[in-house]
Parts: sequence; structure tokens; C-alpha cells
Amino acid sequence: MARQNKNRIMEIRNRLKAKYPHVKTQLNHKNGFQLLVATILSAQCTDRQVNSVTPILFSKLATPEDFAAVPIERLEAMVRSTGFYKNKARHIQNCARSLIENFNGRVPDNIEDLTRLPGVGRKTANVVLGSAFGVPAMVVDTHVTRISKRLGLTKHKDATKIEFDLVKIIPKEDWNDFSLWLIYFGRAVCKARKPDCPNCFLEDLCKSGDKRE
DNA sequence: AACTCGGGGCA
DNA sequence: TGCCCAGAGTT
Repeated sequence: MARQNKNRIMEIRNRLKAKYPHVKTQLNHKNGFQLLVATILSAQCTDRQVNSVTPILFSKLATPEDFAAVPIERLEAMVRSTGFYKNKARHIQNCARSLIENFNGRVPDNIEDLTRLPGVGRKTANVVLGSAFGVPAMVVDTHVTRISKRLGLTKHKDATKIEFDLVKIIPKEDWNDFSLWLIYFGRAVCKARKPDCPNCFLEDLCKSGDKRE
């Protein structure tokens, strides 16, 4: 029974890997701090929106010191098109100040310190760990949450509990890719409202049936 | 657990 | 026009 479920999960993993062989993050910044800023900006908006503001943003403001000193209204204006811009601008500035004060201006490379930064929750922290430091990290966003429930990989709805469920059943070397697979899959097939079940390559392994939730 | 912040893209 | 987007903080 448990054995059978394990085989099912590995089959899901194999098909995702075959379907999306070279996934990679769209928030690809060399600089760890700029990646952190881009990731905070990415909350509840598309990577396209983020990528439309970051070039001009980082051409004006590059370092934590720059972000700490800029007038907040100016920062708000520069990130406005990513939505929730007042929150994000405030978080980013406080984040820069905290990095200067507590971490010598460097982005910490562990989940505890990252999640203690203003505006950085578990998802943002895991994105930074995976993309900036190459550490195995399971990012649980709305796609991963929705699809993990549909596939029967978790029964929880809390993102942190889902993360713990997933890291138990997915091999560590797949963690970074797994979240990206589900995000790609969630955009193309397993969409929130109208999942394309007839054309789904995982349909025979799916637990959601007609519920779609 | 529910509520708030939000402009942009797309059917 | 309606709905979704690699969320986080507050109450």
C-alpha cells in the first residue's frame, strides 16, 4: 500500500522530469542581494512584471546601502507595477537596513536568518536558498500547494506542513527542480480554475478525480 | 483562520 | 469584466 504509493510518486517525478528537462528560475540574478530583492518583488505577480522593473531599479540602486538610503516614495514609484508596491518597498528597505545592521550587508544562507528578515517568508527564503546558494530547497507556492493536493501528495493546506510532507517523499536532489516542475505544470496544464485534465500526462496517477480541488 | 495590500496580463 | 499571479504581516 505505502509501497505502491511510493512507486506512484516516483512515476509522477519521472514524468515531470521528462516533460520539463531543463527548468530554471526566471529570477536569475548573480548578486545574492539583488536576487533577494527580486524575489520579494515576485510575491503575487508574474516574473514578467518583476523582470520589467529590475533592470532600471538595479541601475539606480545596487547595494543594501543604496536601498537603505533612498526615499521610500521613490522606491515605491520604481516597483509600483509589481503590485502591493507600498508593502514591498517598505519590506525591501527594512530588509536592506537589517542586512547592514545584522549581517554585515550580506544575504544570510540559512532559512532561520532569512525568514527573520522583513518581508521574507518561507517561500521567499527557499527561493533564495535554491537560486542564490544552490542549496536544496522545496519552494511551496500556490501552484505547488494546489497540485500537491490534487495529486494526493499531501492533505494539509498550510504551506509549511506541505513543505515538510514533500521533502519526505521527494529525493533531496530533486527539491529545487520539483517546485519548478509543478510551477511549469501548473501554468500549462494543472491550472487553478480550468485544469486541462483531458490533455494531462499525469491523469492516470491523479487523486483528485472530479473534485479538482 | 481570515483579512489586507494591488497593478498587470489574459481569456 | 473576471480572475490569477514563485506572499507576508497583522489581528
